[in-house]
Amino acid sequence: MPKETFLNLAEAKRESFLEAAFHEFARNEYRAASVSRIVAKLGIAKGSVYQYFADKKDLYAYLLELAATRKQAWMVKKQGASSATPSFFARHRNLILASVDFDLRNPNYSLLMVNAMKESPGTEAGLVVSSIGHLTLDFLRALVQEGRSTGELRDDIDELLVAQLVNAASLSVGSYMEAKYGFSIVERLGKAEASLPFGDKDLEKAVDELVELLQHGIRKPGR
Amino acid sequence: MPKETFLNLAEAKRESFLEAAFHEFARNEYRAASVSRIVAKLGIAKGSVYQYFADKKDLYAYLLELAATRKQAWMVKKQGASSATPSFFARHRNLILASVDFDLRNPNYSLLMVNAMKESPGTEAGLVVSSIGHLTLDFLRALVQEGRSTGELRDDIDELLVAQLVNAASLSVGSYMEAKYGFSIVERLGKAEASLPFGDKDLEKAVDELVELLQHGIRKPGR
Amino acid sequence: MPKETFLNLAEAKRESFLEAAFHEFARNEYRAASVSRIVAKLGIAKGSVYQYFADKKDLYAYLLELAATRKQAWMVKKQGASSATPSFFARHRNLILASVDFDLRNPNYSLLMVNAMKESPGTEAGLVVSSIGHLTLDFLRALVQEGRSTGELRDDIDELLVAQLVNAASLSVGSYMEAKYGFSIVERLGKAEASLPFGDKDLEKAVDELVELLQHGIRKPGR
Amino acid sequence: MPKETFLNLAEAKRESFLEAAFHEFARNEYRAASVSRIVAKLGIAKGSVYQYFADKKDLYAYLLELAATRKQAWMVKKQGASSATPSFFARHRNLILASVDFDLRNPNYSLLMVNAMKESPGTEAGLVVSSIGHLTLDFLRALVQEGRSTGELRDDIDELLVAQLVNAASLSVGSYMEAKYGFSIVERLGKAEASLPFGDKDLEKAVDELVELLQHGIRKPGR
DNA sequence: TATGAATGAGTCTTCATTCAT
DNA sequence: GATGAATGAAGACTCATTCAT
Repeated sequence: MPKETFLNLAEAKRESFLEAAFHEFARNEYRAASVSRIVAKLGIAKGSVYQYFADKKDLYAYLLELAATRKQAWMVKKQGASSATPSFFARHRNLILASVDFDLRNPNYSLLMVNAMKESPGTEAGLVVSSIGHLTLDFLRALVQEGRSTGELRDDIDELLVAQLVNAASLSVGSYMEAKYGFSIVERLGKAEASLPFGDKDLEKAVDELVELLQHGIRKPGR
Repeated sequence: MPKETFLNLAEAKRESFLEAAFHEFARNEYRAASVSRIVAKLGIAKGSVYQYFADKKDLYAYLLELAATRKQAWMVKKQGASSATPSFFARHRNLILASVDFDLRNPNYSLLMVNAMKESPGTEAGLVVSSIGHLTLDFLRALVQEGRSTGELRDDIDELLVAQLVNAASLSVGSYMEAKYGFSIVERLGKAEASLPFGDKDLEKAVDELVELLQHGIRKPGR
Repeated sequence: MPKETFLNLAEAKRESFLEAAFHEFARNEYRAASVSRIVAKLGIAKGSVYQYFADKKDLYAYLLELAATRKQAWMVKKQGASSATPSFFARHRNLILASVDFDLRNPNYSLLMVNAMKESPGTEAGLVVSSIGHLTLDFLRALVQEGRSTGELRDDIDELLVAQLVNAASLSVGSYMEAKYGFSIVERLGKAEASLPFGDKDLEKAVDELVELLQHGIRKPGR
Repeated sequence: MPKETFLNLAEAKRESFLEAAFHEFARNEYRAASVSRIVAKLGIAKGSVYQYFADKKDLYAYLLELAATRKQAWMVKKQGASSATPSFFARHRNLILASVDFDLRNPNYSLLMVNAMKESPGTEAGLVVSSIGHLTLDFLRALVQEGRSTGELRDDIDELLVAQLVNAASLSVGSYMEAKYGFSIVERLGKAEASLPFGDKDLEKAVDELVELLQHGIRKPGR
């Protein structure tokens, strides 16, 4: 929903604007985020923002949409890599992996969305977010339905509940890695591209274990 | 940390003050919450707030503490009801049940804490919160350790990951009920004591199913 | 101008109140001085102040009057000591000495008055002060007149100007001692009765030199 | 230290802003001076002040600097007029004259500085001022040193004390003129450019007499 | 198209003063 | 005579938004 003015901007300028905006909204929730700080950082006039976007909310909505779009693109690309349609669990594993990977690599985007989720529904910002909110869940729900129809997933439990659990599980990987390797995504924001304190293999292992837990449960077998 | 002045207040007045304050901080995160709105709603002088509390942060901290304390008291009471120390899963079920039950019955408290968890670390409000943050997870971790030592839980997966999953699962019940019964906890805030669109039995059923999923996994058995 | 209530107070209570009040007004000019801080320090109710005095201004005026009275009493006592009526210069020397001595020994009082002198005329506080303002000058003027009539002082220069100079000279001794001995009266306030970094003899010497300068001028003789 | 915004302002607007600000800070010491009053008088928005200056302190510091700079420029100009380097006393006379003249003609500036000197050290405003504080005295001290080395000034008295006396003497001219001609600098502030109740000659005469007193003392000669 | 000064509602906070108990 | 909760005006400051240039 940016104005034409913004889309006509030279790409370099447009991108540097977006970068500064993401920076601001990733670190501060909607109310606390400051348009003034964005323009100060960029050294442009305050009025410009309002020639690019209708208002703060409009800018915020665009950033959210952009983050979502870019993440989706990344997911599709990663998914495409895993050619044939494997089992539900294999696909789910890859989904989680791709998602967490993206978030860890793009803290500006993921923190923006985390902040977004927090926006109290009903507030200006919350309204913008709520639509995006159910997208993921709907997608997972469809995936679960498919898993059921192929007989991979148990069908004695409400499918919605399964989807919620699967969703919650995915979201917990990030905090798990933070806790396990003792770092903070938020704090990494300030630093210039500090590398993650673990390798790809470590992340894969965590995801595999999580999928294993989801598959077979946390109860010790044989009891 | 309220001042004497507040504690000396007539109970009715004190409670109505707290109610208004909870109302405000449940709907708005720290920065967005407005002291002015609280006093306007109560019809008292702005100065009064500062005779009760040192400042906005002080008030916020007190509300957090109060919500935590009251929830804890509720949990203890519910736990006490389930006499002997049963299996890990039974205890976990009861925990989730009590917790979700409290949150649904006291949206003011639970939303305050949800908002609190969101406070960006490093901000004024975030500092107040951070201490409370890891309490739940630490508690669950201890519970998981115990479950392992009694042989109920599998011990081939990182205990921290198990705790994270268990935690994430608990948190998902609320949204599950919202989605399933098509209502919104936040929106119920405004209304005077609207009853929940489901009975105790429904909630218990959901929790039981969730625990079942956690125990045995989502995979269809016999495959 | 305190109310009866204050005068009826037990002496100990009355004095401790005054001490706290002096403390506050010596360190802060009228506007910045805080009634709240006084009562907080004393641990009494805020309302009490308004049963002792009509308002802040009334309290302030009383403190000023008290400080002036007490200084005057001290001056009289010191003057009385120097029995017979000596020369103008001897008397002037003793006046300065007694005055500076009092100020250095009673920073609470003298700083109150210094603060008072600063109050912009026309303001609430300024009005209270202005009357006191001319007292000293009038006194000096009379002294100068006497010195002239006895033939001690030159009478070719406007008597008012002489009085002004004499007054200005007296006032400069304090800052001179501060600069020379590298200390600050204001800062001494906080410390518990720290002794002055110079002896009585040093102060007398300074005053003697000043009087000598006033008498014979700063020009090198014989030129 | 004003922001660009202020410097870019149309001169008329900038000057009227400064006038209002000087007006306010000349009549009220830092704490009592009110930004709100300034904008009310100017009929501009409160926010504007904060687009011109970082905060109240910043504005205050700028006013101080401006007053000091303008006075200094005036002094230099006046000093330049008195060609060759004459005797200490001639130079001192001219200094006093220029200084008092400036102060009487620019009460807004001089009262601001008088107010500034009063700021309690240690307070926000005091810190801003303290640096400027000793400048005059240091300057006079150097002057005195020079007078001694040329043999004009007596060297049997502490040079610092002489400087203090000289300083105190200069400062007393203003009040002398006020008392003698029965007017009040402060009260002239309100009125539009009211002329002084005495001529240049009168002022010169007063200064000359003062210098004479300083030179030869107040004692009647031949006794 | 870009600018950036102007706006003014809104923020938290302080404080002297009042008055019912 | 003492209390201390209530008051509300006033303070400095922030910020998204507008609009003339």
